[in-house]
This record gives sequence, structure tokens and C-alpha cells, in this order.
Amino acid sequence: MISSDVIRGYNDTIILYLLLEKASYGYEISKRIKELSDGKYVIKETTLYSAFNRLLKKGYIESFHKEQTFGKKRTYYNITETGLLYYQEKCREWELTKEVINQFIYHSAERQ
Amino acid sequence: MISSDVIRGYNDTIILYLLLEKASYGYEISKRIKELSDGKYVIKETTLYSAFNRLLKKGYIESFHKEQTFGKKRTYYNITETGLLYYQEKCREWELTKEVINQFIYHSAERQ
DNA sequence: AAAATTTACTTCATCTGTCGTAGTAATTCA
DNA sequence: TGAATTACTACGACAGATGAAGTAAATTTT
Repeated sequence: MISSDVIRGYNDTIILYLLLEKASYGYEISKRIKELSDGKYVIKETTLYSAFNRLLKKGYIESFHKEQTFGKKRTYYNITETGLLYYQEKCREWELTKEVINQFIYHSAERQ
Repeated sequence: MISSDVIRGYNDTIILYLLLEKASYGYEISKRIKELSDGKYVIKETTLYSAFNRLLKKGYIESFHKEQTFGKKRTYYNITETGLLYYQEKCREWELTKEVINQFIYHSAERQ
């Protein structure tokens, strides 16, 4: 299982990525993360919802409510323009981070 | 610059990697990190020394003093057997983590 | 020779993101 | 009808990173 210290700081990015696909809500996002990571990463509920609050405060996402006659009332989230910019910046940062950490990792065979 | 949240939890691994090369001490390790990362990552002093303490407590490194007639007295560190095992585990974890995060990153061109 | 810089740390307090525990409440499934 | 799933919220604790500040010896610059 993946250590939360590594993912830390990338949960926001992961969430923004999923909101780029489409507006969504907590439960759906958590399912999607598990799905896309092949079950290798399961985000904790509290981590997810505290990430939403952080992202809202920073203005990277917006919340709204859909009219719905079925199911429990959900809070949906949308990514904003600044949220997109932040996401893109994080993607560049990730490439850099990968390079740096790779430098200190023993790679079992030939690959970098 | 690299966000500390990502490196967080990999500082220990980075330090262990450098101690695998040879026994070393704080200042030298910090220089080496900067050097090997091409100046892309500079570890903070307090981060480094608190990492040493953590690693000592876990038994992943050992400290000793070299006899020296020159320079200020240094505390040298060695990696232990369990330290090596931990390092190897972290390397495997890193490969997994890369895969997972990559899944949520927009890659500008074709590469994975 | 004095002053500034570099080397080599230590202590302490604060911040942030993660996560455990717990609770609420509606809806769907058996 | 009871259990499980969906969809959250509140709160407190913890760990790692970091800023600020200080110490002190050694080296380099002026």
C-alpha cells in the first residue's frame, strides 16, 4: 500500500484531475480514485473532504447542488480556471519531482 | 522548486541512499543532495537533522565520531542492515507510487 | 590581525495534511 | 425489518517539515 506521506500534497492534484473529467462529488471521486489506481490507492474519507474544503478556500473548485429527486443530497464540485492553472503547475512539478527522487532510488534493472 | 509535501517521507530514503555510497555527515549529505539533484532540491538543515534523529531511533542508521585533527567535530552516520531493508522497501514503494500518481497527471506529449 | 563567511550543528515552536474515531441520516438491498 | 451502502460532518491527534534563533569552531577575505 502507498504511504500517505508521498501522496500528501498530491491528493489535491488527483482530485482536480478527476474534476477536469467532469463535475463530481465526494463518494464518486473516492470510487474513481480506487478504480483508476487499480485499487492501489484508496483515499480516506476525511482526507478527501478536508481536501475539498482546502480547494474551495483557495478558489480552485466551486461547489453546487444538482436538483435530484433520488438518492441522498450531494454536494457537487467543479474545477475553476485558477484550479486548472494550479493543476497544470502541479503536473510540471511532478515531472521534476520524479526526476529528483529517481536520482536517489536504486532501480533493480536498467530502466530509469 | 519542489514542494516539500511530495519529498516528505522520501527524505529518509534519500539520506539512506547517500549513506549507502559511504558513511557521511550532515553538511556533506546536504551538499550531495543539492549536487545530485542539480540544485533542484535543497534540503533544509532542520529537516535533515530531524531525519537523522528519526532514522537513529528506528535503528536504520548508526552514528560515530572519526578521529580528526582538522575541521569542526562531526557526527558521522552509517546505514544499518535494517536500514538497507527499509531503503529497498521504499524503492519498491516508489515505483508503485509513481505509477499511481502518473495516472492522474496530464502528460504534455506521448510519454508515460 | 580583525572581520566575514563557512562549516556543523542544536533547540524550540509552529504549521499543514493525513487519519482515527465517532456520529448523522437517507436510501437501497436482502 | 434489518443490514449495508451512500454521503457526508466534526473533532482531535500525530508526524514530518520548517522558520527563527543560537552556538561555536574553522577558514577565508580584507
